[in-house]
Amino acid sequence: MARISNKKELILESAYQIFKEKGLEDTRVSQIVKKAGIAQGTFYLYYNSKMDVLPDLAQQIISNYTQYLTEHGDIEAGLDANLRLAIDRIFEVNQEDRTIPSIVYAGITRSGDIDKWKVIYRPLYDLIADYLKAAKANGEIREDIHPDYYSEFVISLIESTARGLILFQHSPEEVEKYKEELSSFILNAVSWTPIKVI
Amino acid sequence: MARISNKKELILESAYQIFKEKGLEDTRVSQIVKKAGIAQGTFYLYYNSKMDVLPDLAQQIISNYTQYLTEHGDIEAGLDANLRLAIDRIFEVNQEDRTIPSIVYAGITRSGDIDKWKVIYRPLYDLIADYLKAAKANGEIREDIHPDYYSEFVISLIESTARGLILFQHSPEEVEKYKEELSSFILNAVSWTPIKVI
Amino acid sequence: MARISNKKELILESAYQIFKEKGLEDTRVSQIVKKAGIAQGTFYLYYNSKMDVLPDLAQQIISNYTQYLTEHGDIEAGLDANLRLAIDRIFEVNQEDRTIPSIVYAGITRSGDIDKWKVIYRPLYDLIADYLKAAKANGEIREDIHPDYYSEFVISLIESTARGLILFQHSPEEVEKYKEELSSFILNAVSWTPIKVI
Amino acid sequence: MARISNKKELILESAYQIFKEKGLEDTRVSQIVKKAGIAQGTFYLYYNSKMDVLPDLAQQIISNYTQYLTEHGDIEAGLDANLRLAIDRIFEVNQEDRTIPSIVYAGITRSGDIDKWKVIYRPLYDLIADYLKAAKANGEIREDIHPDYYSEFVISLIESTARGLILFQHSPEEVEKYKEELSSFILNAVSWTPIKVI
DNA sequence: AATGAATGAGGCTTCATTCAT
DNA sequence: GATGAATGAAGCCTCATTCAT
Repeated sequence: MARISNKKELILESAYQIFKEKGLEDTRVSQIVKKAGIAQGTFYLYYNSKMDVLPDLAQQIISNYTQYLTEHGDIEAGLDANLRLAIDRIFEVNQEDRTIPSIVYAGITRSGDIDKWKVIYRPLYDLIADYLKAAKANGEIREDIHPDYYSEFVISLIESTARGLILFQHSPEEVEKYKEELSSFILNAVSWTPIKVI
Repeated sequence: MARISNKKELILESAYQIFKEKGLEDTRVSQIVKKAGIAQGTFYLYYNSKMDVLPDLAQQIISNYTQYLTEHGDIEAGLDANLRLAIDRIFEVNQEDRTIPSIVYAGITRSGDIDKWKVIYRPLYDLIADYLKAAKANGEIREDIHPDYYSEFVISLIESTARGLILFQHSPEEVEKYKEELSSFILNAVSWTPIKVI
Repeated sequence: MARISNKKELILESAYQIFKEKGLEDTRVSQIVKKAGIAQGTFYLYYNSKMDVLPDLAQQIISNYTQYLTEHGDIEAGLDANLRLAIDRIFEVNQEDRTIPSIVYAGITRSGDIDKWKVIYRPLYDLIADYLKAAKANGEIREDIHPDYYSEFVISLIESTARGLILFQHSPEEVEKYKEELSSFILNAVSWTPIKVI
Repeated sequence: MARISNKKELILESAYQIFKEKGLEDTRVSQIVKKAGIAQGTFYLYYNSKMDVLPDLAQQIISNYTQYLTEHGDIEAGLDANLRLAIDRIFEVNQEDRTIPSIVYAGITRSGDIDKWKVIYRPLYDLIADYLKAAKANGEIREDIHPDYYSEFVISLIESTARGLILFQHSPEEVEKYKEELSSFILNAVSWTPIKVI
């Protein structure tokens, strides 16, 4: 049973490597299959085009965020700690591979099934929403915020800021500063009272 | 004076139309030149590929935001009014043309000259920063916020939220709701005290 | 075994026909594949451009000289007879197809691998050198000539003279006269005593 | 009057530089005019195509040989000295610029007017023929040789050997050896008695 | 004579996709 | 399922050439 998706795993893995190396546009199916060590035709047994693997790849990336935060986060630790964990992780992943924003962006854009995307992001949104709800419950943040909306804003903001920093090639010091400011921006958006930037 | 890049203007205009109509990938240089009424070779006098016009197009889009807000905004009207104006405008433009996020995104990503991008976004960031500074000055918002960082967050957040709504095809009512929430999110991030969502 | 490069053979054969018919510059890959009855893309599976087939074609031509002389020549018949056979053959082949000099010339020039060319001409040079050595052995020619150098001169001279005659469009009578003179020139270059031109 | 051909000279000079640098095929008219500092259209005032300048260029090259030998040669010095001068010069020129054979070859091949070529080479052939005639007159060489044919063989042989050495990238020592052997080959072809290779 | 922006035909080449093995 | 040689549609882009100034 696990064997069935063996080739698909190979394709996914290889495609990711090539995308990372060459970029989305300059990646060829021939390169992917070469790296995967499979025949050209085999690729089409699993995907209809190179762009067709993007949704799967993006799903992995988003799922990894959720998984990481679930494993390393602690709802008891407070919103600020969990938020900082999310920021650190998303920045880190984006920093490590500059094509991730494109993969996720193109993945969403091209996916025929938009609902699929809601599903992909849902767990991550829910996780953030849970943080917000917990924070609400223990009075850490305001009662009138709407976790379902705010969680989307939080993720969007972290992702787009991380992407921008990479595009504009900021120094590590600047990146740290951005993380601080971003963290304070978000916390202030939800807090009872202003949070002072350290 | 305008005559100098007469042909370039034509290309830019036509390219935008086709991109809007067909999308980035499905646009052909042949379609652009046909619409522009120029020869195929002429295109390559000004751009190296269809993707090469994206940076110029994106510049126009971002500049238009700045121009619109400068013309219609009123620094005296208060942060909330100006912020709402920015949200409305960016949402409106994105709603009207779903390829705008892709154009801007691909435009930035592909531009060899990253500094150029900072320059393009700078006026818009500065404008938002001015709003924040004015609001700070008249006590509308907290004193400890950093307009230079926050202005970037505000723009990023509005743009990415607008894009997301389009991708996920929300209803007009939902869009309005998102605008409300987004507005409150941002205002809360900068205010002395929580702003109640109406 | 021959099946392996079945398509390659086809391309080679067709390319030669078209080159002969249209000339090097006016040959189109589309014409070659049409004649070969294969798809345009198939051509690029074996060669990178139409000029890329020239080395292979030139190799065939040179090899054919060697093969012809090996089959029809007779080392016992004396240097003059074998020399005359070479002259006749090279002139004949060049006369029959005027693009041969260009194919060979361009083929050598374009071949990235120069050593390959030494290998291609080697058998022909060796054959001529063998004639010279045999002639030396039986006292037909001088003892101090160096077959390895002279064999190259002989081939070069025959080829360039044949080419020149074609370019300058001499009459059949003139061609015969040139052959006589060329033969005497070469024989005199190696003989003990002057050979009288008949 | 000299002014008239000012632009033509520029084109010729620039074309030669680009041909030398890029090779025949990869030379563009645009590159030539750029180097010449003239407008694209001006080129076509003097030549119909880039290949159209080859005959003029080749003429210069061949004329230079004649001129050089006329200036530096001395008919009194004996055939061997003058022959050696010709060999040295032709080898030197070819060594210095590897595209010369191609220019001359393509120049001849493409020239619509073949007779023009005979005219171009004529002075050089005549010069060599004069050497041969003088050598015949003073008994240095045999009486039965035909200077008109032999002079062509001599030039052809030197040119093709020089070209071959360049193509096959021989070492300077090997080149010298070839020159020795070539000289002896030619001299033997015309002498009363064998010439010993030094 | 000189210019050089504009032209546009058409060859080149790619590369996703197929399908017989 | 796997293969990979073959396909061929189709778009890119060049670059010689023109011509109004």
